[in-house]
Amino acid sequence: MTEPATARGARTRAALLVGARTVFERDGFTDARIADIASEAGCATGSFYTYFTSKEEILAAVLYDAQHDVMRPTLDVDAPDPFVALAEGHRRYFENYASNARLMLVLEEIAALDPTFRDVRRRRGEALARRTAEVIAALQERGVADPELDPYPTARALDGLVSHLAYYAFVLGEDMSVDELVATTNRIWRNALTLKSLEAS
Amino acid sequence: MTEPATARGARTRAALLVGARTVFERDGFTDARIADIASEAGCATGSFYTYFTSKEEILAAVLYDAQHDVMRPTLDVDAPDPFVALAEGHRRYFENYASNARLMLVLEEIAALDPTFRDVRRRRGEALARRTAEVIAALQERGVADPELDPYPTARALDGLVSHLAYYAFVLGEDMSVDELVATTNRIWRNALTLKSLEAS
Amino acid sequence: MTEPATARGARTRAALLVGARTVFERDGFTDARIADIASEAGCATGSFYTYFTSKEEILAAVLYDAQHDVMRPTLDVDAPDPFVALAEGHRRYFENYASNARLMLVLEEIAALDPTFRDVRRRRGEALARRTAEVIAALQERGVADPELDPYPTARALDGLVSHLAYYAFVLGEDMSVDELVATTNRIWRNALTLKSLEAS
Amino acid sequence: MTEPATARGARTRAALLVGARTVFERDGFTDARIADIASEAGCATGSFYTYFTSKEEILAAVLYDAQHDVMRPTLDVDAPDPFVALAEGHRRYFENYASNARLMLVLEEIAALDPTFRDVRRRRGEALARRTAEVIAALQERGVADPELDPYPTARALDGLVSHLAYYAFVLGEDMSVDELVATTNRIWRNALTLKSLEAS
DNA sequence: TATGAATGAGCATTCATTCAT
DNA sequence: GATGAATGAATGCTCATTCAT
Repeated sequence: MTEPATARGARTRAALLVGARTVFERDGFTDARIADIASEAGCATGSFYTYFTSKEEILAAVLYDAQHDVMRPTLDVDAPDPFVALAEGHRRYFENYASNARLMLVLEEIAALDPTFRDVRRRRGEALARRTAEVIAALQERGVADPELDPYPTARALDGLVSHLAYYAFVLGEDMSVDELVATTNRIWRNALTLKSLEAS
Repeated sequence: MTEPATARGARTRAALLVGARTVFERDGFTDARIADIASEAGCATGSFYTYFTSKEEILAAVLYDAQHDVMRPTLDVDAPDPFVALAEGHRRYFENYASNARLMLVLEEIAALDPTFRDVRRRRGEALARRTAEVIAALQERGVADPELDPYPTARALDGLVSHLAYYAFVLGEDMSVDELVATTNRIWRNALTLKSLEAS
Repeated sequence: MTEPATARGARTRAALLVGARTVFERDGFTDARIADIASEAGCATGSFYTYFTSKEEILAAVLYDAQHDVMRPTLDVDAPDPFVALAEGHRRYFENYASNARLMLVLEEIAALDPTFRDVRRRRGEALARRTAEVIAALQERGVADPELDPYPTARALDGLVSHLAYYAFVLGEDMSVDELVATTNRIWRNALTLKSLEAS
Repeated sequence: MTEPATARGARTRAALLVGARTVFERDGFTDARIADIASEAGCATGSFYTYFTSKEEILAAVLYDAQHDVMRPTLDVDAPDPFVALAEGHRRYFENYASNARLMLVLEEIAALDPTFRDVRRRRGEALARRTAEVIAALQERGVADPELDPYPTARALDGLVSHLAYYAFVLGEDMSVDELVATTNRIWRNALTLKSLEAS
């Protein structure tokens, strides 16, 4: 909505974002009340509407703030083992996910509730998969990856594997450490992508 | 809740289940109203409470009815290519998911909202992963699968891959056919699990 | 909205109408609160919405109930003095207006606020003027009324005169009795309509 | 409230008046918001209260500005046909009403809402009727008007006729031109007032 | 004076649940 | 069992008004 024009306004808006995060993490989206967010931020109910038009809007802002470093796959093309860089990316992702776990649950909720958020999610998934697909294609060009894999669907599947593990581990509370998650992911990505004859040699 | 004692009661209960499915698919869980479910079932609001205590309860019943054939991995141990049976399982899963897509979205929603449903989901995920892990172990024993893979975490990851693809395809509306999904899944499971030297030979 | 299906429902609906009239007369439209109407009717706030969708809707119903005998001009064609019947009609109108004065004020208010009500008012005004115009035309045919008068605009003007007097007398509280109002109205209608040469003769 | 002390203040106050008129014409009184008036005037919400204490007050000022030339009946005592001057007055009134139609609707609204405005209206109506009554009395004295008419109530009625026609024509949107309105009014005033035997002679 | 953020009372509306018939 | 009316707590949102800067 409107950006605050004064420093005081900026402070209030920031406080609302912090308060919203707290409340969303505690109560989820549906059960979060605007009044709670405002009171958590130390301001009156009405002030909420000075900066946001709806619960959806402030949630979008909260999620945006929390997801700056979500993006993942980078490939160090000249590295002897390209999977090392990928694994580092996955580690960062898992760690980030772990520290935003409650928020990730809220993201599930809003994605289930609101087609707009679902669209955002789909577009982000696509963007990520395209980047992952480029990595796969690069590996294929370098003769490292199985040339028969169709990069994009493969990317979709391998990305999904990662986020699903994160969901089970940190949202549902499966008992897996980040190390285990990274190891499992890495092993499967490596196996799934690598040209077999290569290692066999 | 109480099972209906009369045939008429059984009819009303059944009508409520059908109505609930319709309404949940149309409006989702949060936005579904008991009054709508009842009117969809052609009975009075009050009658709902004769058979169900809450929206959660009737949703559980609806989901239960819809998920009879969800379970997947069967291994034909003596088949020349064990992945054929796995692929068939995946196809069944995708097809089932496709025809229950709206309901799957409602499942996401309620899992995000309600810890009880989250627990059910976690237990189901574990049960499925245990079965998948057994398959992997069996393949390892037969010398088909990479012996270095830890069966359970691997199973978790590969299962997640499948359900994530289904979610993106049928809930978010990514443009992928069941054939593509099965092919992609099969290729990756095969690559990920297979002992490399085996094929290389 | 929905008509009540049971006798109890009919009772509640009727009580709401009575309560609404009381509240509208006391507070006007804008300042009337749904909660007050309900409590005046002796039922819970929510019950209001079982029978009406909005304040506008219940006001329309209240006004409809109050305006059954508003319609006016009847001409006794064969009477020696046709203005006697007209005067009787005006008397009824003024008396009715007097006993609904507060409600008439609310009608002004809602007509100013809501184009829909304004439309209703316009259509009613037209219908009334058409009937008055027929009376004027009949008088012209009988040679009683000035043939140069255009019946419809004249009807509009003379009708307006009546309702305006009523408004000033009963809403604004001008000090005029019904007798005076009728006398004034009658004298002016008579003068305005009558063919001069007639009486002059 | 306080008159502005500086030129800048005068400008702001003037802008608020213009903005208020715009907003009142667009939204009516109840739905007009102080914030909108201020923003329409290009100043901050708070500045409104430097010059006006309430919506009522600024509306009163807006109406005052708009109604300078509303007053009507002037009698050219020595004119051969005194109704010509009256008709000219009515024409001015209708033209003025037409160009302030939206504001006249707001006047209806506030008169319905606020007893103070109702009082003002009543007093203005009385003042006008007194002047009209003087005209009638003068005509009676000159032997032009029916001596049996009681000047004041007659004035009330004939004034009401005029304003009612204006309301129907310009607020409710009845299809009548100013010429028609003037002609109708003139004909009826003439008929209603004139001593019959006079014309008959 | 001007600003625009902050306030918070006030009200409409929804809907799960109960219960008399 | 079925009905559907009644309940009333819960909450989102508005907006006139104040006030610190």
